[in-house]
Amino acid sequence: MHLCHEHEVCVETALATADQICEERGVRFTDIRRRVLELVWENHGSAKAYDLLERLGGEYSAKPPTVYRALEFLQENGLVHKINSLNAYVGCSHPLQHKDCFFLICSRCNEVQECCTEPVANAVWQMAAKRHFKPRHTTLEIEGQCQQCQVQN
Amino acid sequence: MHLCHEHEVCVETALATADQICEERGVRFTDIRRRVLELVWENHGSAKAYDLLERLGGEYSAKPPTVYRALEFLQENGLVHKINSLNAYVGCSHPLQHKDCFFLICSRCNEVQECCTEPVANAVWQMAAKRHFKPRHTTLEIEGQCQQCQVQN
DNA sequence: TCGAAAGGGTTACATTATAACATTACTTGC
DNA sequence: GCAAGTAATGTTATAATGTAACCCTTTCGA
Repeated sequence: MHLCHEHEVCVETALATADQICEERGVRFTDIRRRVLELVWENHGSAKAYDLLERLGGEYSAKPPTVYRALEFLQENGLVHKINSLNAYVGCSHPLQHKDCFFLICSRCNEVQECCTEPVANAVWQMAAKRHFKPRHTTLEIEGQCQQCQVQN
Repeated sequence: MHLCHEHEVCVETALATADQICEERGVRFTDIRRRVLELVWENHGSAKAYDLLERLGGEYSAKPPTVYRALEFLQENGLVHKINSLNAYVGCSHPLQHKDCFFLICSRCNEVQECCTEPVANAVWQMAAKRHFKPRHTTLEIEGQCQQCQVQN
């Protein structure tokens, strides 16, 4: 995982945005939910549910449902995404700003970049339309190697 | 799941193609592998590993590794794909003819269509290139409703 | 025909996720 | 403020998915 300038800023921003979104939506951003989101954001990789559970330690007498419920809430409110190909979760880097987004997953450093570029979404929509298929949700996960890792190899 | 004209033809074709591919590649298309592929092809939906296991019944004294090994072999040789968002497997409808393919998954009838249109793959590659990301494998799964199901609703 | 390599049987276990029900905490209308 | 309803969490148990490891059998090539 490559360093960002000051990762605390990422975390703080994510939490602040989450606060705001939950307030707007009239949903409760409880301590557990906040803490899980914070843990998900500990770095720019993806986090496994049971790792989060372990990192929660004794806090909140956490057990699997504790974590899965928090993750479910965070997903419903667009604050985290599940990476199906990894069974893992990442913080959403620009909540509310997109419908279809996708992920560049570096298998060397584990960093996950979230992208929402139009052309890809458009190509998908057009292809689906051609087959008269009505898309509801798109999962697009691209595994490979990020720029820095290619250099460092 | 919508009927195809004569589904036995699909199955026979898939098995015959698999025979041929395995022969060309010098890999062994054993009874178990063939039987698992046949079960995967029982319809045009996706099949869960433990369902396959159950459908194998007593045959081959099947246990989880039996099925997972067969599925691994079939995936390696491009004969089935895993649908990550469902933890399930589908037969590949045109083995060897593609690198990047993707799936239209109807959540009403469970049918999975496999697609390999250029424009989507291109859009993905361009987007990745822009970020200097080197893709190795792409997972694209589109959940929604197929044409027939939209009509029938 | 022998030895290496691939395939498969078997057991056990690891990982991921959820059901179901009890309890606590919030919130809303009075 | 308080009762009643709803949302959130605690807790236990278990379901669903997937793999490690070890050993035996089959196949294939020298």
